[in-house]
This record gives sequence, C-alpha cells and structure tokens, in this order.
Amino acid sequence: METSREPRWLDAEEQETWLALLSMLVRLPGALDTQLQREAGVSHFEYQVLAGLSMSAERTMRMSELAIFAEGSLSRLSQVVGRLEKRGWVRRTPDPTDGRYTLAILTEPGWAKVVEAAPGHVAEVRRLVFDPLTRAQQRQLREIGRRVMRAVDPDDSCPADRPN
Amino acid sequence: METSREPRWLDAEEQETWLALLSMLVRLPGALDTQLQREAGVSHFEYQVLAGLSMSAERTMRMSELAIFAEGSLSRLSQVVGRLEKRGWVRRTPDPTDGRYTLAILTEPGWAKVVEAAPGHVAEVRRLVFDPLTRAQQRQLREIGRRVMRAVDPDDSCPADRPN
DNA sequence: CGCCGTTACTTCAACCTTCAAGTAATTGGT
DNA sequence: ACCAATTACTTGAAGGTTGAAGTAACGGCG
Repeated sequence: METSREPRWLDAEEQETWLALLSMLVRLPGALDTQLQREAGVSHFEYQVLAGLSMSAERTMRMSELAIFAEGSLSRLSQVVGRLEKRGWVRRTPDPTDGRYTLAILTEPGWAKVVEAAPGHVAEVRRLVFDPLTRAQQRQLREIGRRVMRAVDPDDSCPADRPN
Repeated sequence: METSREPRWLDAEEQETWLALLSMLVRLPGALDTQLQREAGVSHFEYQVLAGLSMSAERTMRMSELAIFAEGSLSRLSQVVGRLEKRGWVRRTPDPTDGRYTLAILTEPGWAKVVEAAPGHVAEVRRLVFDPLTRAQQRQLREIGRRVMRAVDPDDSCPADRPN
C-alpha cells in the first residue's frame, strides 16, 4: 500500500477556499494583536493569559493548565508570565500541595487590566467576526472549526500534547 | 453619538464559535509549518514565496508584488529572500525598466525545491482542511473567510496597505 | 530509606520578526 | 534642468519565540 506520488491538486473552487482561509489565518491574528497592543499595550497571547486567570477560581492557575488554555508552549508561557510579573499583573508561587507545579496568580492591578482591556477586545471580535456573519454562518463556522481541529489534533478537547 | 461602555458580551453559543475559531487560528498555521519544515526544511512563509515565484511568468516577481502575494511586510520579505538567496533558490536583480524595483527570480534549484515540496504540502492541506469538510462546508468556509476579510481590510482584493 | 524515572517548569542560545531609520531611483513641480 | 517628494527596497537594533538542555520536586519500587 502506498500513496500516489502525484497528489490530487486543488481545483479552482478549492484554491479559492484555501486562499480565503489563508488570508484569514494570516491577517485576523494580526488585526487582533494590533487592537490589543494599541488600546491596552498587550499582545493577544498576553491577553489570553490574563483573561484565563481572570476567569478561574481564585484567579489562579497552574502554569501547565494555563499553557493549554492559552494554546502555547510551556516555554513560551514561562517567558510571558515572567514579563507580566515584572509589570505587576501576575505573581507566581509554588503549589503547596506539589512543589513541581507553579501557580500563576492574577494580582489586583492585573484584574484591573483585564477589566480595562476586555470591552475593546470583545468589540473588535464582534466587528471582525460576528457582525459580518449571519447566525447560520456562525453555526457553520463553529462546526467547520471543530472538524478542522479534530484533523489537526485527533486527541482533541485540549490535550497536553504540546512539546517541551 | 458614542458607543456604550459595556459592550455586548458573547453568549454561550458565540463563545464556542470563538473558541473553535481561535484554536484553528493558532494551530493550523503551526501544523502547516511543522509539515513543511520536517519534509522540506522551509517555513510556510518561505514556501509561499517560492510557490508565488514558481507560478508567475518567467518565475519572476517584483519584491512588492511578492510581498502582497505572500501577505507579509516588505521588510520581512527582504530578509527571507536574502536567506533564500543564500540557499541558492532565488536571485535578485534590479528591474531594468525602473531601478527602484527589485526582481526576485526563482533559480533552477529553487524550482526543483518547489516541485519537491508541493505534493506533501497539498496532501497536508487536504488532510487537515478539505477531507474533514463536506463540499457544502467548503463553500461555506469560502464565503465566511471572504466576509471576515472584508471586515479586517475593507479596501480588499489585496491592496498594498501593509506598513513599512 | 534510597535510587530512578517522570513531571513541571526555567533558562539559554539561535533564530525570526518588527519597527524605525537609511539608501537609491524616479517623478513632478517650477 | 533642478530640487523636493515619493516610491521601493534594505539594514540594524530590539524584542519575541522556539527547541534543547538544565533544574527541582515528586512517586514508585526494591
């Protein structure tokens, strides 16, 4: 059994679809970063980290949980939380129940930052994604996203598969 | 006239949609990069540059056209083409009709590289995006992508709006 | 109790990207 | 014909990301 050396190329319709998706993949993250950077001085990844903490019990998460939530490597998270710590928005402390874990905790100024940044961010998400789509398209997008994610990462629902 | 200070938050359904889209935005590019890096030793952006040249007349493009095609800044392209040049896949020469333009030209080894890399890349795109979707969903995705892009960048159809 | 392997995280170096100048070629106004 | 402005691209420094290696804490098994 072997796959053919010449694959099935994309037909005209598929190419258009692929082009549209690629554009979205490249530019939407850029647009979100731009808005957050301009109005709140944080990257989208930093925002995800702060937002994750703000939504969790005690405003606290283990680094490894937080990495999964924010969809980044532990290494990246470590660097970013280091910076957020320097800015006074997060502090870290070893988990008393297991010294291997590190707990990241949102400080009061960190909470204030999220409260300040969230409305503008949500407005931008609405403007760029939800407003241009019909309700039906929103449902379609959800299903499409799920299917693609299942192909990208079959042990889905947010497993700890990221390396490092 | 002013927008309300408290924006309309995302309802449960919208949040799920947003989560699915975010995952796709973060992980699909990563997956594509991984495959290309492993099987061809190039990043997705480098591949776009080589592929763009390979599809154009004379295997030649102006740097500024190429930047628009590959959806990157001119600065980024300049750096990347510099590296591709060192690897012998591209060469540059000033445009004889207007010395301000620089023509990027795909070399024979560069062409060979594209021919080598393309089948695996197309197969991966099929596996991750087209195979998991029905024909109807592919059409929906195309329309959704277009609408979102129109919101992100209203003077659409690939304008030269990138800074720097 | 004392290793050994695993888990969770951090650090370091290499690399890439971005942003802000800088350079070179051409156009347009006078 | 000249000078200023514009266009197209390049460069350099600052900062972020990645992957590999390092550290520290825990769990299991003899």
